[in-house]
Amino acid sequence: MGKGVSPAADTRGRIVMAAMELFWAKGFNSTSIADILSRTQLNAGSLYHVFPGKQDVLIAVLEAYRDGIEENLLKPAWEGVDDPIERIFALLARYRWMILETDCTYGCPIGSLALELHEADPVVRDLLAVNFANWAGAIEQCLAAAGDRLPADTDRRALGEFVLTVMEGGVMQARTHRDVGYFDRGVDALRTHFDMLLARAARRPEPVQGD
Amino acid sequence: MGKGVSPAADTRGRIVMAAMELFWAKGFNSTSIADILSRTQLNAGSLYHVFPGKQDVLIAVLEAYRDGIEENLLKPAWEGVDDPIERIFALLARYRWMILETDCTYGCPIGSLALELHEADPVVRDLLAVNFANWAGAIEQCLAAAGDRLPADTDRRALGEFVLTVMEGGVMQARTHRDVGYFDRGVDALRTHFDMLLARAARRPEPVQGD
DNA sequence: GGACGGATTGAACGCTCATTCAAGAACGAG
DNA sequence: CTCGTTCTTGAATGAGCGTTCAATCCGTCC
Repeated sequence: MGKGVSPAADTRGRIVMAAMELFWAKGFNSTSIADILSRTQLNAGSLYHVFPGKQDVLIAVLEAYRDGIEENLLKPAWEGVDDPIERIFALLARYRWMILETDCTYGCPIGSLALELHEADPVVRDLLAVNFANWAGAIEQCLAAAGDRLPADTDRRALGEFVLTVMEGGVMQARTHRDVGYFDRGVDALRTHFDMLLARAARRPEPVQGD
Repeated sequence: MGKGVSPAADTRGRIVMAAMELFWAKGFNSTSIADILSRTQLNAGSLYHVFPGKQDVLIAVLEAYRDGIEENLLKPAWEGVDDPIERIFALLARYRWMILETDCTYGCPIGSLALELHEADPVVRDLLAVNFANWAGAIEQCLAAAGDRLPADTDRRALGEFVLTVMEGGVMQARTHRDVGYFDRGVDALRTHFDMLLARAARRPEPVQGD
């Protein structure tokens, strides 16, 4: 055993990691196979030995995002944050950090790909949708954990999607204007939204039967 | 006089119109010059007689969006709608209609281009930013017209940007899932947001001095 | 009618890209 | 060592792209 990875599996991993970074930085269409090869120090044949074509690299990348959301995104963002509502904003803060770290060129990798690949084939589109759904689902779980701090009639699934909507829209504007302020103001508005919801729930606590 | 357009101006107009549709439907990079030529029934030389290169076609398209927002977007959307808050939702309804009309493949043309053109040159980026700013500015004017129906401390500029954020994020999710529901639920959440703001303002009308 | 310049034609060019493949290296099993 | 399989090499291929340009057309004014 030891490092019991077949050479092909290692090659595959290196390609996926390089492609993740490149697709994120340059987009799918603007990333050439040659880009991936030069970054991984591989030759065309090795890549095509592992993947049938470029699109299959994309699929592997989207699967990696799907399978790594817990470990690579949520866990680090929620380190030391226990309050479920604050976890939502901690996740958004992590995106803010990424925007700053990349001089406002950051875009959510999934969001960028989703808009770039208009006529994507069904496999790709499903993977994009699953990634979105998992993200919104993570928020939904936070909202569920918030219990009756939210109004009882709150659609937690829809509110989770709304958080994703605000994140994607904010990232998009921040990047276009090259100014985090646009992201910040979106998050502020979302905070106001939550404050108003929490205040409403506090005002009329649990609508008991016969309220 | 009569149809006093020089041939070049006519050619230019046809190219811009065709490019508008193609960039919207296929994106900038995926639209070839040949696509534009076949749709306009022109030859390469005619296009390059009017435009130095492909990027200049993009610039002309973005200028057309910028100059036509009032006539082509706001005026039709606001036909017969006078209430400033309802105008906001009338505009969103128009986007919903476009989503449906295109079987959920619609993406806001500006938003799509903004995400596709990561490393756009400054001229292009500025035009994208101006288009966003004008859109948000139109909403801001609605909010200003709403006067004290909104809480006095409401940042109307930021709220205008927030509406744009929700629109773009909603369009993106609706398209990825091929389901308008995602857009609708975002608009619903925004409606809730406005309802809560309006209710708050109604509860404490104008915070008079010494409140 | 003649001449001039704006406008058009469409083949050709050079480049990048995804993909292929024959040849060979590496490695484990017997 | 030897066979067989897996994996790698890297040049070649062919399609598609944005762009160029010499030749040609055509409307206008003298």
